[in-house]
Amino acid sequence: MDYVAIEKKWQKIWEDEKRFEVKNYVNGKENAYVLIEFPYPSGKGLHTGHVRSYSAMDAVARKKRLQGYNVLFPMGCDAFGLEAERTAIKEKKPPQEIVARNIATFKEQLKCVGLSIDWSRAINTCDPEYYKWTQWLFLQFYKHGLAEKRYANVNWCPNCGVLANEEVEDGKCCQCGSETVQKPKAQWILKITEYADRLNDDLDETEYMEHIKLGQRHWIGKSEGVQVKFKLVQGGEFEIYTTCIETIYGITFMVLAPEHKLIQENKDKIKNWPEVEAYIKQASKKSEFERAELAKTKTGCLVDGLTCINPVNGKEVPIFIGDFVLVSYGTGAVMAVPSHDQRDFEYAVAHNIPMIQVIEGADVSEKAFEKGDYLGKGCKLINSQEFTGLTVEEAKVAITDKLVKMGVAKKQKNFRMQDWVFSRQRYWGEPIPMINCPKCGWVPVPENELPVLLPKVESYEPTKDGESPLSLIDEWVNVKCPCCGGDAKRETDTMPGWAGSSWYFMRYCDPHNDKEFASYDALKAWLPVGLYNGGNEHTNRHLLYARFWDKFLYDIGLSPVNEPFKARVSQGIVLGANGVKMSKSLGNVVDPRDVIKEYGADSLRIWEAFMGDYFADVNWSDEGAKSANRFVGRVCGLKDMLVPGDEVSNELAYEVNYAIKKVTEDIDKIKFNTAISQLMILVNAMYKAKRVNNAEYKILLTLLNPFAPHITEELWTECGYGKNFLNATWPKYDETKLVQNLEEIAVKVNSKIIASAKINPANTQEEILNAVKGIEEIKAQINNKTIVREIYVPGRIINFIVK
RNA sequence: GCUGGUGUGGCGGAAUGGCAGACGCACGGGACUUAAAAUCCCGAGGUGGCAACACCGUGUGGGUUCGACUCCCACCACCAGCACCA
Repeated sequence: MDYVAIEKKWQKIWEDEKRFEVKNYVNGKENAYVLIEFPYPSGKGLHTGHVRSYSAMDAVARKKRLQGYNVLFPMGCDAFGLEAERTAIKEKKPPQEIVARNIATFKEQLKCVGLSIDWSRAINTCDPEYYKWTQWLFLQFYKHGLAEKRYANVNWCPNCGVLANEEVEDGKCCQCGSETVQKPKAQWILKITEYADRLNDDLDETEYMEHIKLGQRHWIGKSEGVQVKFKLVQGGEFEIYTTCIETIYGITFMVLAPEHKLIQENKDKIKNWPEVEAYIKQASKKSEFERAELAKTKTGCLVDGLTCINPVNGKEVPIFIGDFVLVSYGTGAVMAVPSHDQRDFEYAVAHNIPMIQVIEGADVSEKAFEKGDYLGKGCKLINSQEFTGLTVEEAKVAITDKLVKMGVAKKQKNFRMQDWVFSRQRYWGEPIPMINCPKCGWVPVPENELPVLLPKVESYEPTKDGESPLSLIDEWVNVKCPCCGGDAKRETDTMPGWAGSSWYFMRYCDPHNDKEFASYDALKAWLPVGLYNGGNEHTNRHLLYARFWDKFLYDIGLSPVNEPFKARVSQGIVLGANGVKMSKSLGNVVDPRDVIKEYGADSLRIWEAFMGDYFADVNWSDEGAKSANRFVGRVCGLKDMLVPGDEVSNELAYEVNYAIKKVTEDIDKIKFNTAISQLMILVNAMYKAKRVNNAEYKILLTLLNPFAPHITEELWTECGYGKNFLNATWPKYDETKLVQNLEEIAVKVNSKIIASAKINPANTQEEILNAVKGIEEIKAQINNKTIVREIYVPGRIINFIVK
């Protein structure tokens, strides 16, 4: 059979009939939104790994349609980004051209897989019709005070310019591998930290896979503690942040970040200023990465001349600086309790500072007894005045109360996550729609002038001083201020790659709207996304950003939901046959088109569903596609064994009903491998029966349709069951048929399997056990012995314990 | 270092605490064929045995249980993420 021709035929019919185009409202139908992350159309094209997750979500979408849902299953392109820009620089062609070329390949690849995508809703983030609204959304952030231009230390890559924290790995640029350095620069930032608490807590409302929630929580890094004021003996005060207030009597010194402003303010009081200054200078030369890398030795120095008072006991405490304290987190200052914090312990050892143990339960001469070890174990305080004898948990509350009453402390939440640096000095991104006027300051581009189009440029490289190439186009940069009409300049920074993907799932709901980014009614029809599938690499950042944008839009009344995604899952990676990630340079990339040419898309899809647990990594194998092809052939072969019959026969009742149950549940649980396996079992049973009737065949084809949509529709029409598979209905199983008349059960004596018995599960336990005791092998084992216990677990096991 | 995940035949992988290895690949045997391919049927964890059968088997060592791949404790190996977050 020429599968490829059949598949082409159906793909054309689906396209001509606009089968999978969906309206926002269909009378009497419930809506379901199935979303898979849109691809970045790189020059590499798609490989079989993409096909696995696309066809998996396609299966979910197709099944939902057959179950009577109105299903939105869209696709698009995340087209801005560094890769296209680099190719543009290399090939000296506009990135628009590169992207158009890549999208064409990508569409061709996707189409031959036979996905039930509504292509009329396709979007592309670099299309001005789309990025007009990305710019508009930025302006809403600005108008609500959530976007501002601020000097900040940024990661600077000599090749790629400014990088987000996320783009730096091990002190190196994640794109080009160059060493990065810290550089201060005025940057547009989005104040995502204002949403940190909700981004953390609202995860409880979602049904994300547990590891994804953990990833989000870790990235946000919420901690709850106490912020305490310490008075300087020399006048003035500073604050520290701690999550271990119970150890406050164990303070033997304080550590400030080298950049802490208290140091500069008290320069004249510091007796060893040259030493302190030298240390600050040395620390500032290190990148964040180097500071982290030198974790083993805790460097720093005493700030001679400054001391402070511990508010709980009035003790005078020395002050140090050390670069293990980060100025960007908490208050940039810590109370050091070497007995109960390993970093403080190491610092104290290195600088000969005494220690005071305040929690009993471990020896602190070699290493600190830390919160991870003492919390929740009922450990008690020592050396802590009136708090001595309280448990750690009691002391946390009591000490906080005391400090709050004294007016020197407050409870405080802190987050590891920092504000989102939203500027890039690159060409290939959405221009940030702002104008800088010498008189009026930053002025937004009027909304009716959007989009701010990317102008054509000669060269796409950033300038030598690290500005966007847009800054070189005078006629683009120089504009009149929308406010006062005077001479002004456009912002030349562009947005990061994450911008367009932060709201694309909303645009799908209303992709051609030229009045709004998406109408509230359209969003209300589809959101929240029922199932969102994407790669593990986007679990932290993209997901966080998209949730942030949605929460903001929810707050200003433009989104109907506080959480945009109900469930989120991440597929495993399809590795090359050699067990390593597919990459062009290793030559282990498999182009789905090659597999489809040989075996057809249905076989590829079945094999990718069957090859293993969807959430675990798997190695690609060509052999598997062949075996799936064999299975498709067997399904086709059944057509020759067709006999009349409008009802499922008794002979196949159990297999058919069990398959319905199993496949339905497995697709819901995204256990495609066992769903396919059950279909194979059903087909095997039909072959064993040497016949199959129409009712049974219809059920088989329907259950298989989500995975193999072409061949099932072909057989469906050939058998005269209908002309459009969308008119089929997903079968329901008959619970009564799942009970077999006689069932095999293992019989054990003293937990050892002795026999396998056929029993009638409808009988009473006593009848069954008596019948089983009559079996020869069992008789031999229990004769002349006393049965001390009889265990019967219906459907599972019988076990006699004898003495 | 911390967090999370994984560990089952030659291979990919199944198993609400209940006959471990479903289903498939590769393999062996048979049918069909002049022959091969394709297809269909049968077999198969390991060791020993002609065989019936016996013993051993889910990373390692303990534990709970009538019964453990599954639950608990300790450990090993590999993979991924985070890495001074006070």
